[in-house]
Amino acid sequence: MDIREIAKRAKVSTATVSRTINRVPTVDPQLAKRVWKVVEELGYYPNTQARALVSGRTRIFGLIVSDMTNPFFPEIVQSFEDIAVEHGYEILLTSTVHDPKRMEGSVRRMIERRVEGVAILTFGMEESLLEGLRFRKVPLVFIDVGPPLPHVCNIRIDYQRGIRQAVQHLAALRHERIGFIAGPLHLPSAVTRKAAFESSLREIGMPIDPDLILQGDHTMEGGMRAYDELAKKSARPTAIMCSNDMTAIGVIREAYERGVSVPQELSVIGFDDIRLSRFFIPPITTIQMSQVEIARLAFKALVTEVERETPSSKGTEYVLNTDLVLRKSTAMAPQK
Amino acid sequence: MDIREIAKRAKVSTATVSRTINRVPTVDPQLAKRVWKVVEELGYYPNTQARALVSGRTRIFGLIVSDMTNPFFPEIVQSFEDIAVEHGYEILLTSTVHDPKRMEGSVRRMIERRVEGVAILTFGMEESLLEGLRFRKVPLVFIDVGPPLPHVCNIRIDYQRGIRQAVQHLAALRHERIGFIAGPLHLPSAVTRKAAFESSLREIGMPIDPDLILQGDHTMEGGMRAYDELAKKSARPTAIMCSNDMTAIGVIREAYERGVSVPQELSVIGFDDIRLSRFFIPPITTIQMSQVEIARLAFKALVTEVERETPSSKGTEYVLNTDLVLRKSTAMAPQK
DNA sequence: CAATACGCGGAAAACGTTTACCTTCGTGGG
DNA sequence: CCCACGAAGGTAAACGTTTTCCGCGTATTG
Repeated sequence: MDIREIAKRAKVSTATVSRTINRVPTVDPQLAKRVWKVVEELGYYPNTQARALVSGRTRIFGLIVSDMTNPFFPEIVQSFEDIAVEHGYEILLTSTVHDPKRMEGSVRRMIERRVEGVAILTFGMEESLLEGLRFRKVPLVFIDVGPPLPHVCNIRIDYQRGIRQAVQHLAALRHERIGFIAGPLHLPSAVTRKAAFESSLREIGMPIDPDLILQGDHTMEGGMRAYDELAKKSARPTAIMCSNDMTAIGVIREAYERGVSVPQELSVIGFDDIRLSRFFIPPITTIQMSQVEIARLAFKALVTEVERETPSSKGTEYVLNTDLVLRKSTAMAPQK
Repeated sequence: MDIREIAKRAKVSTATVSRTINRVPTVDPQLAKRVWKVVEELGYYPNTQARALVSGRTRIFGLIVSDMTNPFFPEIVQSFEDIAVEHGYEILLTSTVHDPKRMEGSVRRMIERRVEGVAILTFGMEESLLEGLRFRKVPLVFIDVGPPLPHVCNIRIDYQRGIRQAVQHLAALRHERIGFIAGPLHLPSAVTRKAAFESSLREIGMPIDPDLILQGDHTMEGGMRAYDELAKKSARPTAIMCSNDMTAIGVIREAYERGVSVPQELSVIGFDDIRLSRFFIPPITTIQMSQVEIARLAFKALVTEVERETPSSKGTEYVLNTDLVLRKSTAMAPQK
């Protein structure tokens, strides 16, 4: 069942059917009605492949995330999908699971399907792998780590703001030994978060103790290992900030295992504000970075870039705020 | 840059280029080499739309889930994606968020993109919406609720097995008042789980107290509400089984809120074995239903159906086991 | 040595749309 | 009253592949 079948039955040309379906205003309402009737009757759905082939527009955006099973991402994906569907776009989702091999496959598939833009939501990325996309002038949007290149947009995240709030919150609660569990330091965003932590300490005149700064890997297991490490030290921290919520969950989990109660004996702050952090025990004080907002910005960036007729020389820069949200995993530092 | 460009530069016909790329064995190795060289040099990637158009095979499977932000699903999606990619398929992911409107949109988009099969991983579904797919003879695979129709496969889940184990586990721990928080009872799978619970009680001669059987909605909030309800009763249960892990998390969360400690004062058992249940506090005893296995079965069902040359009259039935996995959220019933 | 068979590569049709261009018809102005 | 112009629908080319059908050349067999 194709457009010709419709044309025949409605006694018009395929051109008219096409125009009707695409709501070209010049087609006579009478005719249009006749066409629509046949379309409904036969349950005709246009073939997207054929459409894309001739029009050159696939209406597909690629979405690359690092790990679907990290709850941070599904929330973004969901929002992105919502917006995309609303605008008549489809999404091609791939997850890299931190594997360059898979990453390469992702990119290849995106190119083969002729996506019109790609949002790279993984924090950090083998840049060379994107050559193929850049070469074909596919608009890209990065979260946080976009190199300043044409057709490449960037959503910059103001980590400093939320992290400063968190540090000051802890300081106000009389914490003097604050630990920090960073993300994998080959990720630029992890580096930035760590730097923001250090500069926030400095700002209020607190010493930076390198012994209390560890590297995690943005997973629960990483958080558990890191706390294990910190607990062994002679001078334990009374508060720990984490580079993401999963790490914080791991820390709390390990503390529980060791009989250290949160927040009475240990304050913990996460980062991301995934939904779960509201429901964990105890509910986790964390730094919010709105997933809905990220999705919205990413989509907007791509659409803007796609619809721009005069090719821009530089990608646009977007900014996203972060804010501390207080829950139950922080409290006054224990008395010495 | 298209296949003709390659043909010209390699001084062969487009047919030969096509054959080379598709690894048709009859093409001379010498020629093939020449073609590949040009392909590499120019970074040529075949256009999937054109391919699909002429070959009639899109190599896309649709995946309909109810809610990406329920951690149960991303794990399935991830596995499904892995397998799909491995077999050269792409996946078109949509989530219905329990909204018939969105569901309808999903189906429409699947048909327009000409997916070769659809896995419906939402527990329960407006059957009428699938007419369009069935009409076009698109193979479908359901989890647990597939109607016995041609081209429709079904992954039946043996709830009974895991639930019986769980009930017997609780009985052995001397629990006499066991609560059950069901899923939304308009979902067939929720009904089945509840029925399995009841028949397991009956099997060991325990009374079924309708007062202890509540309806949740497979979310944390639902679990919290349900526990709130149960806690008000004069004769509280000493153990609660939940229709999924998120509900169990809600229950534990609410118990914590009320100062009821799990598992000392209350045993809780979940269902699904999402990754998180291993890391919650306390780690949750739950009934495992392997997400990897679900994904694998679903994919296998679709591929089998697609590749079958003689159209089958009936869809195949697959079976998935469930098993209790013991963690820390269950313990001996408190002394009266 | 001739005739048949077979392997391999090329020409061209086909897939289902969109769209540039053309035709036709009606209308308004000179 | 005739001509020109605009609106609206039709014809056909084009999109980038795969695949069928054919022809050519070489090898094999009688």
